[in-house]
Amino acid sequence: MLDTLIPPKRERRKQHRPGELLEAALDLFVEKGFAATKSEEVAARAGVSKGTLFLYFPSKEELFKAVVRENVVKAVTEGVLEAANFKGPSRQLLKNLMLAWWRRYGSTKASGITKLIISEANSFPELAAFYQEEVIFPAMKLVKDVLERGRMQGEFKNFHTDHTAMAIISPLLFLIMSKHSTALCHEGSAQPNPEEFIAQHADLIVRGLSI
Amino acid sequence: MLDTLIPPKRERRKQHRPGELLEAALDLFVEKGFAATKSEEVAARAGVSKGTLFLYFPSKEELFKAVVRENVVKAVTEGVLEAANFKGPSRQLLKNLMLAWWRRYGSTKASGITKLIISEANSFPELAAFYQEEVIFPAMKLVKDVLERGRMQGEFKNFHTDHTAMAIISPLLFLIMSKHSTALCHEGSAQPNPEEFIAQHADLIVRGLSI
Amino acid sequence: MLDTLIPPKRERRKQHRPGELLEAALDLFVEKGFAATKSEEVAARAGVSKGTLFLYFPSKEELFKAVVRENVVKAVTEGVLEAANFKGPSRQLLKNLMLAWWRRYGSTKASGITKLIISEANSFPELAAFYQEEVIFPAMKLVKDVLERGRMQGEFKNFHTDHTAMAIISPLLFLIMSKHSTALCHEGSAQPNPEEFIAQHADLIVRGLSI
Amino acid sequence: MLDTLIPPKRERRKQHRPGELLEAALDLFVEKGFAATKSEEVAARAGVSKGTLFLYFPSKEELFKAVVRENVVKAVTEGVLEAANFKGPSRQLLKNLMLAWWRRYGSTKASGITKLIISEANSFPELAAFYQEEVIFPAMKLVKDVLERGRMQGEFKNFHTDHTAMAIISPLLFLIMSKHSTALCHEGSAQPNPEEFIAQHADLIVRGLSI
DNA sequence: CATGAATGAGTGTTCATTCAT
DNA sequence: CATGAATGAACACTCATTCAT
Repeated sequence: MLDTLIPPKRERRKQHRPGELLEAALDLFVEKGFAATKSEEVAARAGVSKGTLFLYFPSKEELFKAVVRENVVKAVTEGVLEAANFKGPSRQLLKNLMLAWWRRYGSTKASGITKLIISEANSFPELAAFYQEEVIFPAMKLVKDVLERGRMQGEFKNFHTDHTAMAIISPLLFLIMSKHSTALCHEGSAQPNPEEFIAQHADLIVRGLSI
Repeated sequence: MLDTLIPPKRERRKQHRPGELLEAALDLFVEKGFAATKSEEVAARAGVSKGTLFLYFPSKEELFKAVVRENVVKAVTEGVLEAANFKGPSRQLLKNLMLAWWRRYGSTKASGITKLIISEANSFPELAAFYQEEVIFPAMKLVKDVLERGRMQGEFKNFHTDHTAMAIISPLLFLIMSKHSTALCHEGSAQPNPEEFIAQHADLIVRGLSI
Repeated sequence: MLDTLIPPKRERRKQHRPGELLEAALDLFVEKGFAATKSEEVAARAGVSKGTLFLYFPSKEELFKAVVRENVVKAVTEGVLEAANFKGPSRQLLKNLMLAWWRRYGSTKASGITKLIISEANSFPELAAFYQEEVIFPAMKLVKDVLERGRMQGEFKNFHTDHTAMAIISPLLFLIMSKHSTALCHEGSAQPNPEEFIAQHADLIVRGLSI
Repeated sequence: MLDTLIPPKRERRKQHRPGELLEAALDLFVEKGFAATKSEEVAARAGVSKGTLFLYFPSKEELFKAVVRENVVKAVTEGVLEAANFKGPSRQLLKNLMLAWWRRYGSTKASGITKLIISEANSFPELAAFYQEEVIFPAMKLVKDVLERGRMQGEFKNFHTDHTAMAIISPLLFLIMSKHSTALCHEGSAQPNPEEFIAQHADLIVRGLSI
């Protein structure tokens, strides 16, 4: 019977614990920030006691890093891989990448991490350093590589790589901040469709790079 | 009477207390964040005792709100209004506006308020609403007006006003966030010169809008 | 009236706080050991709240060090000074010193600190190091100086300074351990009179050093 | 039957469990003290799981008591009895006894028990009583018997038996405490050789007793 | 009004102990 | 019997807030 295949309860739970805790932590960190999230709350939301949390993650900071690895680092790595396998014009690759980034990361709950980091970096320097190393640098490199690819193929010209990379990334961050900060969210006015905004922005950039 | 013109030192000080506290609080909130700033520090920097702080502001949260309100109003009334009397090509106006914004606001301590707001908005919904009303909307309107001016004069074409306005504003916000968040500060790579970055970005946008 | 001379209540209490806390801490550390003494208990015994303790001492370890300085270091320093001013035969000085040590330190509650240190040194290396530096080394030096003084004057001969110093000190420590450890306390048998024991021991040593 | 003589491995292990746990606990208690020793560590060193420890000992405190009882009894029955059959001068017997005590007990891991007892006696009054009865009294009696033997034979004169016995024992305890307590360990100065120290001390005592 | 001594609820983390498997 | 996942009480230390002076 199928019953036979189901492992004993304890064992099954044990394997799911880290995932459950990570999910609870993601929710709460995004919702309330790092400092304001109490470890006991995380445990409670995952349905376990405070002690259990520390059985799986040695500290609140390590829990946070695990959340980042699970949700953000993964997204970057996926992007990098996808880019490496792309055949076609760089302007297409750039646009694809920007839209894929939104679909895969920006539009999800996980993008709240980015807002969190920007907000609390000064209070938690170690977390900030970790995030730079694992997320910011790889992401910037990805964008710059695409720009160089375009330059090599004669598609992109007359641009400053670092500045242009920032010009490409900044609206994406802006979208995230909008999404997660009530202050920037245009509740009254028509909230722009993010994918459309990204597409337009990509076009604007590409047009600018082509002359 | 002389009494009225030259109040005794203590009296004058007393009237300045709230302002001094607000200034000290701004510095510290910007530097360390809301949670990490201790009320005693604020009092000390303002040269008064802990108790006095609570004499003027009933709680740390209220102090925070006062800091935001005090500085936001200033920034807006000064900045946005000044900008609208320009004669000449819209592409020049746009560039001027962006650079002036940086010089007058982005590069000053006051820009820390923007970071504060964005970081803490979720914990203080009233602040978020206030900020939108007083800052976001007027600023967006200004940018959109310039874009429309350019369209009328045949300088700018083929663009979506809202999206382009966001594309213009987002790198400026990005610069602010960079300035105030360790996480985005490119310690390893060459930290880009903000004015150069803005100029390049303005050019990129203008080029994109001209075809 | 005298009333006029009495300073305001708060002020007077503030000046007495450290002393009250130090006394409470001494009691509890001696009674229960360092690890087993909770900071809240110390505060409670001194009649203040937990927070107040940390207003005067930055940590439990610093509180302990202050207790040592107040109670033990003082005793050593007094001994050193007294020794320096002594005129007379070294055998008399040695005996005086040992008896004075008992009267001034060994017989008091403060001697419990010595037992505490010996017991918990391994768990709190920093405290152990502090105690060695501030107490053990100076005390050993004092004893060795007296032995050398005796050798110079031809009173003491044929001895190994380090070993003899230890032979002199060890029974004093033994008395302390007896006093503070139920295990060594001869409840059934006649508990020997410490001063007599020290006198006899001093004689034994002096006799041994004279041939 | 063979079954009785060679029990299956598991069975044999099971019977040895308490002993293995006791040994592991001894090591760790001596090394790190009672409070600082985690029960999981004890179990791990004994090669069993945390749960198993509590199967054999209902609590950490009971484990501690068992460790003390197990080891103290051994040390006494072996040591004290062996010592009484000496022929020759009492001063030789005394010296022999002291050195033998060091070789057989003081220098071994087991001496850590003495330190344990003295350190924790106040928290475990029953243990203190037990230790006095089984160790302190017999040991004191042995020493006093030797002193009386010396007095009878005209070797030792002019001494107070109880006090002298304590003077003899205290440096031995001092050595143990030195060995097991960082606080008394003279890291800076030359750490004295224990056997030499004991020999010197014995000589000092004997010299003192002979005049 | 201003002070700063005093408070005590709150937080991350540890670890002896339990109990379902 | 043995396991080890789970528990939750405990503890040092912080800091916004109060209030006697």
